[in-house]
Amino acid sequence: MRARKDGHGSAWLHEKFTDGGYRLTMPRQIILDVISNTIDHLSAEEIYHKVHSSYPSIGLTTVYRTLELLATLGLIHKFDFGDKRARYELVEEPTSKRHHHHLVCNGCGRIIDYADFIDEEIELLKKTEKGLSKNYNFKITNHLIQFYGLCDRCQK
Amino acid sequence: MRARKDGHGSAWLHEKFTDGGYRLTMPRQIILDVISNTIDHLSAEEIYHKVHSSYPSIGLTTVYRTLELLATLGLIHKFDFGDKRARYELVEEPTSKRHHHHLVCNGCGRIIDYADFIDEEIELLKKTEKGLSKNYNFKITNHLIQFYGLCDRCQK
DNA sequence: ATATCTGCAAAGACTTTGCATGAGA
DNA sequence: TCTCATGCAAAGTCTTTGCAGATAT
Repeated sequence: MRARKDGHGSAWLHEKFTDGGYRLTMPRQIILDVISNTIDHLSAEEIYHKVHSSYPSIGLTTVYRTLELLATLGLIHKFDFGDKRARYELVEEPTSKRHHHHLVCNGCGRIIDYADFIDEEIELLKKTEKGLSKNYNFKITNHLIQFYGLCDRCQK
Repeated sequence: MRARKDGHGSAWLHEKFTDGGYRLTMPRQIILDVISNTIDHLSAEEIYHKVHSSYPSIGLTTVYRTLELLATLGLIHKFDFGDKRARYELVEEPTSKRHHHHLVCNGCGRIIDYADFIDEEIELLKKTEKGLSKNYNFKITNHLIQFYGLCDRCQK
């Protein structure tokens, strides 16, 4: 297993699991590791294939169950980009990844992370969230912002 | 069939279809009518049930096929609110509905349309779209903004 | 007349569940 | 040991497709 790119030790990770009564098993470590070490937004099946090539004993069911758990623990985010399957990415860490949103290409399905203009965006978002919470008595826990269109390659 | 709430005549609608080589059939009119006359964001099955109660001869397959067509024609929008099924709403018209985004309740699945702060939001959006188009050579055609959380009822 | 549309049944794609076995604390 | 985790196969849910009959222009 390769080292994770973020700044946490494995003790921290272990606690994350045990605190909830869960176990940090080998399959779970490996699956989390695959997600940690890719830039792409992998689907369950893609994760399964990557995992399976090195550890053929790990099944697709375990991948699905682990992804659900990791999302519950707040370690990964689950996204829907309109291609009929869920896709996952590591939750941003101060030390690794910056808060970002996504550009989704309707041509090839490519997903581009962007953090441009993110400061203004966050400021407006904060303001909007506060206003909406008040106007609708709605407790906002998170948001989703995506732009759809055609990437450079698909415009031709 | 009840009258549509927007400001278009049926001639306009008829053209919308025939221009693309499609026919404005009775099932299609009825399905569009159901979507036009509800505030909710209905799923295919919900639309089917509403349609089916008055017109039992119309099947679920036709509903799915019609929804796809209506989306292609730009008459409706297809959304994913995270509850595993597509949901649809009439495209906003100057005369009927204002541009808006959605608040999604993780408790009961309720969806609230909001247009608060929408002017500032649109301004930033426009700016962001322009910047992203330039920085990534990405042609943006539309965007998705949703807030998730708990509605007033579900906070208890 | 002829191309489009429709309903039914069947298939498809992704995800979840039941159950017996296996592994971690 | 005893609970939690895993793999396999089967089931579930939403959506799409094949095909023969029906409909619109």
